[in-house]
Amino acid sequence: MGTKPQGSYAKGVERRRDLLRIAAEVFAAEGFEGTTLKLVAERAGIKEATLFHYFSGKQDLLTAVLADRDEQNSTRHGGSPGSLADFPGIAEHNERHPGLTALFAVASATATRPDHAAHDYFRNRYSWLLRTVGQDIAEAQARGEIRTDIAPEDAARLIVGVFDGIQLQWLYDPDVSMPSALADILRLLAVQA
Amino acid sequence: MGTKPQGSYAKGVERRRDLLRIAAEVFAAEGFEGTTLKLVAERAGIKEATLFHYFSGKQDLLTAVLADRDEQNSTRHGGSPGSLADFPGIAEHNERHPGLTALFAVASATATRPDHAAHDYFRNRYSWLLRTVGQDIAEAQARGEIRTDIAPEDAARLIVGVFDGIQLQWLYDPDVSMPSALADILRLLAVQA
DNA sequence: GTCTATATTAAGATAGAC
DNA sequence: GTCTATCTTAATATAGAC
Repeated sequence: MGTKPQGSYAKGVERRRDLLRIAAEVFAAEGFEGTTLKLVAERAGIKEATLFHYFSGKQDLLTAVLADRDEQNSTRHGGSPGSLADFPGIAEHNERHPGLTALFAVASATATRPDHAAHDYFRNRYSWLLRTVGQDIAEAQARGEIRTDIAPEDAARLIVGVFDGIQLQWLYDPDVSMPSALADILRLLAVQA
Repeated sequence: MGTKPQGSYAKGVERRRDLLRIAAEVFAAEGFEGTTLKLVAERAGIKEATLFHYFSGKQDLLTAVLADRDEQNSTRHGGSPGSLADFPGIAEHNERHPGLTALFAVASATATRPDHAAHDYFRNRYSWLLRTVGQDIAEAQARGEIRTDIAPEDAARLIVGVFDGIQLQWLYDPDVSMPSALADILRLLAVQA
């Protein structure tokens, strides 16, 4: 299962990067279901069969695109992603990329089925994200900045939940401000003056 | 567009009800993409073409199933659904129906595309839900039960966001308690003793 | 009982996945 | 190129109104 073993020739590495970028654009514009591998191959100037050399199928390509974007988002911010302080910035970034944001939203919901290619990816992602945010919360509690009448892991679930839930509302109504909603939940969690 | 005009013969009305129930079961078990209309028709003991007499297509069938379940959820509770007090009960109910919950989660994300058959359905649903919850919040604020340092409509967005976001986390990890998370966000919103 | 609306089906066109 | 799923067309059977 998963991405095929990576060749080491420079041309192959570059082509793979190209394919990830192009696939991300096409998925973002047409949606996952609306995309055909033929179209991705055409845009990349290769045959469909060549695509199958790099990715074992459509779902595998999707998973690779998601992981790649995640990694880019991480390195764009200092290097400690998922840190609580980065959330508003990530939300702002997402507002500027509606296609990719929708892709993530759809993928994270469809991949809840255990047989989906990206299932493990998202499960690990949530596990790591909740742990990281939970640690941030615990530290902020120790500093007396965040209320202690809620467990750190429960607060982390709320914050991540608001992030995903508001994103959905924003996709239906772009007037919604995702950074504001994140600021709201953080304010509710803050120790009262 | 949308569901075909409803016939008036008793047989047709009953068959349509049957189809909605069976389609809900199959969608919940196999997922929307994993379901074939042939299978739904077989389970109902009719030919595929007959299905098209009642629903104009697969997406239309999905929309009808979602709306029908929504209506049933509404009538199951006294009659004022979407009321804040019903949320924990609805969350508990959803925990007992993972397949349908996943169906809703996937559909609400995929229908963010304006050309999706269920787009208007979900947009209206969120609009109505946020308005209803917002009114509940405003009333609770007037009674001095909920903090007034957040606007009612913003608080409503947070609550609905937590509902959807936690649902996603629960689909990846059934140990998550959706009612607890709802209780947590309501506690953060409550006026401190 | 006849007539119209509705329900059902057979056969096949189209399109997308692999 | 082959196969499978969605959807059309057009013709037949049945339900219910008068």
